[in-house]
Amino acid sequence: MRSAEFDRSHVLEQAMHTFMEHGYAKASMQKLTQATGLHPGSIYCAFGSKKGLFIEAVSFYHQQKLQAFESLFSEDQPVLSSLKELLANTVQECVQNTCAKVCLLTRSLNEIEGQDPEIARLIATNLQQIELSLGEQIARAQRQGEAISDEEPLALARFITMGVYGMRTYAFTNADQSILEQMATQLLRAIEKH
Amino acid sequence: MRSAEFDRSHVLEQAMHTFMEHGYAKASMQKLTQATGLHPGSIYCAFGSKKGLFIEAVSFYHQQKLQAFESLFSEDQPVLSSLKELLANTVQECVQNTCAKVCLLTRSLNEIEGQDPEIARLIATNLQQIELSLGEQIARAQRQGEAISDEEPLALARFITMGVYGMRTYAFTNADQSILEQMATQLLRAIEKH
DNA sequence: GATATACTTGAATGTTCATTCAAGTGCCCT
DNA sequence: AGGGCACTTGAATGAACATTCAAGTATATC
Repeated sequence: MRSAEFDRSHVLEQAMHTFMEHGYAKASMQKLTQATGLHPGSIYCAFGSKKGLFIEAVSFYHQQKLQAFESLFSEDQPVLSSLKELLANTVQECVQNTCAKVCLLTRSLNEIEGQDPEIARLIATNLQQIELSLGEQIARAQRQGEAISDEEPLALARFITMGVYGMRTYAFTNADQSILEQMATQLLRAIEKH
Repeated sequence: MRSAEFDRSHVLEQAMHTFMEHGYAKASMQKLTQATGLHPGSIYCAFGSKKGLFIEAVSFYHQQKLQAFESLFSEDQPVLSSLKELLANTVQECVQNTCAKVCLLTRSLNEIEGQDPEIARLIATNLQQIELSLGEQIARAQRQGEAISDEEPLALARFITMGVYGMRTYAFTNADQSILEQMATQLLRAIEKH
């Protein structure tokens, strides 16, 4: 036996960046080999295909985001504070001038539409998982008597989720921080109790 | 002299559908020649390049949407009714199982990010124009004493715009009509007076 | 240290792509 | 009626693409 010479996480990190920067179609194998330092043969050995690498990169991204989400919504803090922070972080990402401004999931979902149902389903599932987690947090906020609307928690979670998707696309037309912050405020106000 | 044998509008309509169905990158010249009935030479003669055809198709789409917008917001109807109708129409588009479910502008903006600033700027300008028109209508609603928030009209317009972008991406994860309708209701409620 | 077993290498493959262009065709103006 | 011009045609072009594979190389085991 002989173990692989590359660090899989590191390779996925670089591939993820390449897909975020160029999108799926325009991230050529040449760019991917340059970014990861792997030769084509190694990528095909380790991931099967460009699509296989993409799927793993998407999952990698998803895991990162999910982890960030869960560490943000810790038990000993009001849910609404965490949610505010989540939106503030999203705004910060959107105004960056790096590939960090794009959400690999939403961007790829837009790109892939009508092309590859398998990838589309995977991304949709990933996004729904975060939406579901948010729903649980909102339910907790209601139980804890925070100043939040008493609508169905999942409906509120969907609304916030939709808002985040909208902000990300909106930021492509106008990446103005104060405008995005205002949107975040409007979104929060919409789910507050009144 | 000799006039072109094809109808430019018809060609743009078909090209538009092709780009909506496959996206910019995956709409190959072969697909475009089949859809438009034009030969490559004719396309290059009439539009210069695939990019040129895309830019005109995007403008064509934009004009259609702008026209639909302006005929929806007629003077003799409350703005809030028209807005409700606009959102209902958006929901209807999103739940279709044809290429009509995608907005060529927002989808392409997502796809093109980081690839072609010229196209990105064009699309952003188009989207901002609709946002601006919406702002004018919201200002009119306020003047006419409709039950709408007294925040800055442009801020309200941005919020609705963001909501529509968000719904379109959300629909890719879950094209459930009742869920999208609920989102539309939530969006409207957020800009109502209370 | 020898051998087997994987992993690595990167040039080669065949396909698909956007684009070009020279030949062909029909229309308009005189 | 006929000459000239612009549009049409579609095969040809070369670049870029994802993918493959045979040769090379390092490591683990004995």
